[in-house]
Amino acid sequence: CRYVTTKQPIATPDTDSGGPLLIGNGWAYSYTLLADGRRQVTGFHLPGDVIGLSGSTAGSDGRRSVATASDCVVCDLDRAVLDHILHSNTVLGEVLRRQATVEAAITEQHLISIGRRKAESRLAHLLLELGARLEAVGLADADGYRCPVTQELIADALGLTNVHVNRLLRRLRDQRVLTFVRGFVAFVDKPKLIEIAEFDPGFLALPDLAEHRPHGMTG
Amino acid sequence: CRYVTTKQPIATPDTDSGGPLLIGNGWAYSYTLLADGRRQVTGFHLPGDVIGLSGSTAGSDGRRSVATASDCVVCDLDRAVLDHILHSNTVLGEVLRRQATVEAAITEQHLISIGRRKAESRLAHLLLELGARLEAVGLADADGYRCPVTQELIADALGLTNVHVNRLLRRLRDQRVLTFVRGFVAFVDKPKLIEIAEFDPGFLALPDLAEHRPHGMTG
DNA sequence: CGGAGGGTTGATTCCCCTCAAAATCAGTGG
DNA sequence: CCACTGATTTTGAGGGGAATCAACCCTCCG
Repeated sequence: CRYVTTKQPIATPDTDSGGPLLIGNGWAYSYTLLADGRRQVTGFHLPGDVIGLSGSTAGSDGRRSVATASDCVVCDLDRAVLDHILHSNTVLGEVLRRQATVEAAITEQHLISIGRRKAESRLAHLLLELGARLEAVGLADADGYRCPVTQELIADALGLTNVHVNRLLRRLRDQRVLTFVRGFVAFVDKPKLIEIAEFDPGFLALPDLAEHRPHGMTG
Repeated sequence: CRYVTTKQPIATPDTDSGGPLLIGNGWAYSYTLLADGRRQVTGFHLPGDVIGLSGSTAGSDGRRSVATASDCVVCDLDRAVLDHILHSNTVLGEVLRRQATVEAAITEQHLISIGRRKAESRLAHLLLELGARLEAVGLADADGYRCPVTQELIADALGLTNVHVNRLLRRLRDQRVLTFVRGFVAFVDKPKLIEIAEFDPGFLALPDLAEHRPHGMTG
């Protein structure tokens, strides 16, 4: 485990071993840079998340990087050990496999957001999603959460500019729906926000795994 | 195995068993509908692809559907058997695990495209990607391929409108870069197209898996 | 106090959407 | 073979959402 300060790279295509990482504390994010400097953030990593569950952390294209968005505790995991656990029939293996599926679900929703939702809806969706994920690990309540990311980072996740994100946040604030000040998200009118986001609160719940949930592991 | 004609659903949230499917022949695509009818195509499935490798074919949000884009041969697979193979140490298991990783890579590139690339670049990238995937299974050569999708389907994959896709195709045709007529893509100036797309031909190659291969291929 | 990173706001531009209508193509049946 | 139909492609005109460019203002911090 290492202690990494905010805004530091923790995995780059060049220096990276490509091994999986566990985020013990703090926020990180994955991104890839395009030739002209544009950046697409492909995902946020919250405490408890494992990066590089399948494949390299450097990403399949070998151009993905991971950096911290806040002070973080990061644990380097062993690929072989992780793979063994993933293939095992243990509770931990089950948890990790579920996490992999959830991650894919999040990425897919992310894709849908960017592709077909209006900017305001995308923003609302992202902030609700992060809140739901944090709630699941006890780091948020229903009213809000600490959110140590810059507006520019949000913009790069949503395929927007920081300027536009700023205007959208102001609009949401003016409409008494949400505030985002000094790294803290506060839901003012959550039903309205959910409506704006077209957010499905259950999309992280994994219905099919829930079915298998009763003690017996699938064989 | 079933024979399905074009433009038919093969998996919907309602009727679907959620089990994995193998595309034996033809093209299919996954999509989810938003409340107002907008559609986001999240991926194309080509011959040899397995849909729902991990998780349900209905998608984590339970609102994803799969439909055919051409006449198809579709095989319903057994989830338990598939899981067993995936966890096994067989060649088939290896192939399927690799396919899962490649699928994630494709989705991520898709996300990057929609988020940060211009419309023309997105279109070029998609058509190159499909070509590369088809080449890998011997269904395309370097000059072009049969592409049985409507411009509207492409638009829904790229987060654009069919009208705009049409204009982009015309522009690419006028620039002598690419033609797309009557379901056939023909590369006229592939280097130019790759440049427009900012396409990385190696992004489907899986560098970390390549390491395990006898003759080392550089990434 | 001064510098830096991030936030806020305004003016202007343009890429892509919306709406609308032809034109072309693919079937189908007479 | 040709009329008829629906789906897809093509083209046009106009509008709007987000980008771009460019300030200025915070707040933190050494």
